[in-house]
This record gives sequence, C-alpha cells and structure tokens, in this order.
Amino acid sequence: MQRKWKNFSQSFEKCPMFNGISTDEIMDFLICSKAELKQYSKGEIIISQGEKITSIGILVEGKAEAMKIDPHGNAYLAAQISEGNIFADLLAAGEDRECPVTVIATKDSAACMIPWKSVLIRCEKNCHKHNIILENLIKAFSNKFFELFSRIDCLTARKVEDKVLTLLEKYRKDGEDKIKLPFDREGMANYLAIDRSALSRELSRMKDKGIIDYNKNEFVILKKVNI
Amino acid sequence: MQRKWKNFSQSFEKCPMFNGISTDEIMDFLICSKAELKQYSKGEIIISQGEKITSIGILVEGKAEAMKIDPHGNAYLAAQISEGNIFADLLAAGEDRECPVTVIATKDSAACMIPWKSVLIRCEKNCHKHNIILENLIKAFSNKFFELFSRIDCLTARKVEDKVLTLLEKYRKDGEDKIKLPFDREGMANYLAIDRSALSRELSRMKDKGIIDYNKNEFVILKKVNI
DNA sequence: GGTGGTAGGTTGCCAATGCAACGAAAATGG
DNA sequence: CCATTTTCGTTGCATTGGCAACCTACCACC
Repeated sequence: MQRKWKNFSQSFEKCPMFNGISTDEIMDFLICSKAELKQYSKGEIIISQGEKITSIGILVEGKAEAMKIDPHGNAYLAAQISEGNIFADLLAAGEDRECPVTVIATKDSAACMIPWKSVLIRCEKNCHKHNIILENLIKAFSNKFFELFSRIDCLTARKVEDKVLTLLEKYRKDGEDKIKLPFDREGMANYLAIDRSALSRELSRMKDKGIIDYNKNEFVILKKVNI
Repeated sequence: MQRKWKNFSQSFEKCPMFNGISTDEIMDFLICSKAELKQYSKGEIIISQGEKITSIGILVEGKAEAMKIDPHGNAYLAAQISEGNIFADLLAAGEDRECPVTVIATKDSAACMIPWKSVLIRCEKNCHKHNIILENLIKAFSNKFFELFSRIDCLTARKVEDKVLTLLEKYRKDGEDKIKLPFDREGMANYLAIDRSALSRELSRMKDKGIIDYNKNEFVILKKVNI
C-alpha cells in the first residue's frame, strides 16, 4: 500500500502542504487520511465544471490545466497545475460548492486525492504533524487568496498602461531593477484581460515614452509615474 | 472580564465564524483565546496598508471600510465591513504578509481581535467547539476566495455588456427571475471596473435591445444571449 | 542550409468606452 | 412640504483598445 506513494515522494516533498514534514511522516499521513491515487490519460477530465468535490488533490505526476467556459462558450485558461501543486483545495474546504472550472490532464497524470474531512479532523492518534499540515494548507489558502486579490488590482486599472505598471510592481522584488515575468506576451495579455496586440502596442509606446524598458519577459521600470 | 463581550453578543452571534456555537460557548472561546477589545473613533485607522497583522478581527460595533491606494494615489473602496463581519482573517492566517489595504472606521466602532495562533492551536482543554470554529473560519476563507474568483470572471469580460451579464448570472438565484444586486449604479460600475456613465449607457442599450429589463437595482434577463 | 511553426511587433480601422458636463428624478433632512 | 443632496440617465467628444491582417525574428527539426 505504502509502495504506491513512494513512487511520487518527490512530488509530495515539493508540495507546500508538507513543508517541514519528513517523507516518512508524509507517507504515514497519506495512509492515515485514506488518500486515493487516481490516474488520468492525456486529455482526460479530472474535474468537470459544476461538479462537487470533497477531496483535495495533489498532482503527483504529469500536468493539468483548469479551463473556464465563459457565457459565450469560449474556453480559456484559468490556471496551470504542475507536479506538487494542490488543486480543488478551497473547493473541498467550502460547503457544498460547485467547481467553477474544468480541470483537464494535458499529459498522462496521476493525482493523490485526500478527503478534506480527514485533513480537518484530528486523527485518533492525535499526530501533531497533522496540525502542521493543516496550518500549511491554510497558509496556502491565504496565498491563493492574495494572489487573486493582486490580480484584481491589475484588472481594475482602466488603462493598459496602468495595468502593466501594476503588474510589474506586483512582480518587482525588493532591491532588484529587473522584473522577470512568468508569462509570454499572450499569457500576460490574458492575465490582464486585454488584447495581445493592444498590449504589444502599448508596451512599445511605454518604451518610447521612456517609462519602461524590456527585453522578452524581463522588464525595468525607468520612470516612476507616481506614488 | 466576560462582561465586556456580553455587550456585543448580537454581533458575535451573526458572525459566520460562530455558526452552530452557543452564546455561552462563544464567550468561553473569547476568554480562552485571549481576545482583545479595541475601540476606534469615526475616521480612525484600524489597519494601515503595509502593516503586518497576526490577529483576526471581528467588527462588533460600527462600520468600517477597506480602502486601497492605487499607483496614482487615488483611494478607492475595496470592501465594506459591517457588524459581525470578520476582517484581516486571511492576512493573519498567512505568513508574514503585508496588508494590501487601509481599514478605516466610518463610524465609532469596536473590534474584537483574536490572535490567530489561538484559533489554530487547540486549547489545553481540547474543547471541541474550537474545532467547529476553525472549520467555520476555513469555510469563510473558501467563500471569500470564490467571491474574488467570480469577480474576476466579471472583470475579464472584454465588453461592458458581457461584464453586466456575467454579474447578473452571478447574483441570479435558482428559479427566480428577478435579480437583486447589492449595489447602487456607482458601486456596480466600480465592481466591474468601468465608468458609471458608460454603464448607464450600456444598460439602456441592453434594455432597448430587449436583452434585459431593470428598475433600480432589480434586473431581469429577458434574452439568453448564449450558452 | 532549408523549412515550417510559433512568438511577438506593427498598423489601419472603427466600435467601445472613458470623461466631462448637464439635467431630471429620487432621497434625505429640516 | 420645501430645500438640499444624491443618484441616475443622457449626450458630445476624444481617446482607447479590440480586431484582423500582415510581417519579421527566432527556433526546432529535418
């Protein structure tokens, strides 16, 4: 039984949920919490939009994407899920909520599904690692929340220029001039909910005006517009 | 000691954090968790942008607003906090995170500040109500998360018409035609990050085109545009 | 080296929408 | 019940940005 989890120990170790937990303790927890292993072929649906989920998932192998269908029927990318990422966590932790996205495996994948109840309820052995895991999870919730929150800052700016500057500020590391974004242009445009060509145009304009400089996905803010 | 909390029992009772907990048990919890009462005059700052907070707050009296300063120095409203609302919860539950907003009392107010550590750590008495409170809080986290998530759906629509329709769908209750929004026009425009007059214009247009009907903040979707 | 594919810059066009200003209607306060 | 304030709709104007089409540079693969 424990064997199957061992194969994926690397994924578990990089999962923020298990920060500060030894590999052996992780294995103990997985057994104690009655986690299940599910496997998916490339293209297979892991969770459908509208479905109700009571287990949190950890992607232990492969890659997946959360797609959202808008009212016009267009599908667009809501999130990428890589090895070691947690998914469906806030969904399972909520009360009887429908999944707002469809999660699809983009490679052959495996996921570890952990019943939310067994995360929440202390196991009989009262293992104190259990507490740390819950605490880690809650921190992950907080991070996900503030990630959305800061995206909203970008989205509520009324002009492309302001959206870009807000985005750059968000990714600026203290003391560093270079800002490296984790997007290509199309990803950046999607994140900001604007047209790719309009973004390109505006970036050029901002470079001409001397507000920013950039090369591929590395940016520098030259001129503080305001504070 | 317990006296001071009694004055605010109504606020605690409507706080989702204490769902299913009796008033007496709430009082026990507040003492056990070393909660503190803080009072603020109208206009006083409760939390400053950039501050780090380790206690979650419950507004037990008055009213407050979370204001955000954008890069141009404009302040805008990020959230309203009424009696019985929890605030700074995801902030305190995160790790060492700076508050992204400034919280200001808009009336003379009182807040109960509960150290996050004492929510997370089981008290020595191992009171099982403690678990329910934590579970309630996590559900509240989930709700706040999905609230943001669905706002992003509205914000990422490229046209005002789509933003409006997405918003209406979000507030539509199953089986009811009338959709009542908790905004005035200006609030609605802010939520959707568009100009108020542009919203008014578009609403009129949509009424003319027979897509929706409305009266004040009550709306009806007449024509399904798509699915 | 050639070839096909992809990412990203450019541009023209025009509809969408931000902005400002105004007026009407409704709500509030005395 | 009147006066004041607030909310909401309307409109003209200038700007913005979505869309489509095209081009270039770069990369991978043969």
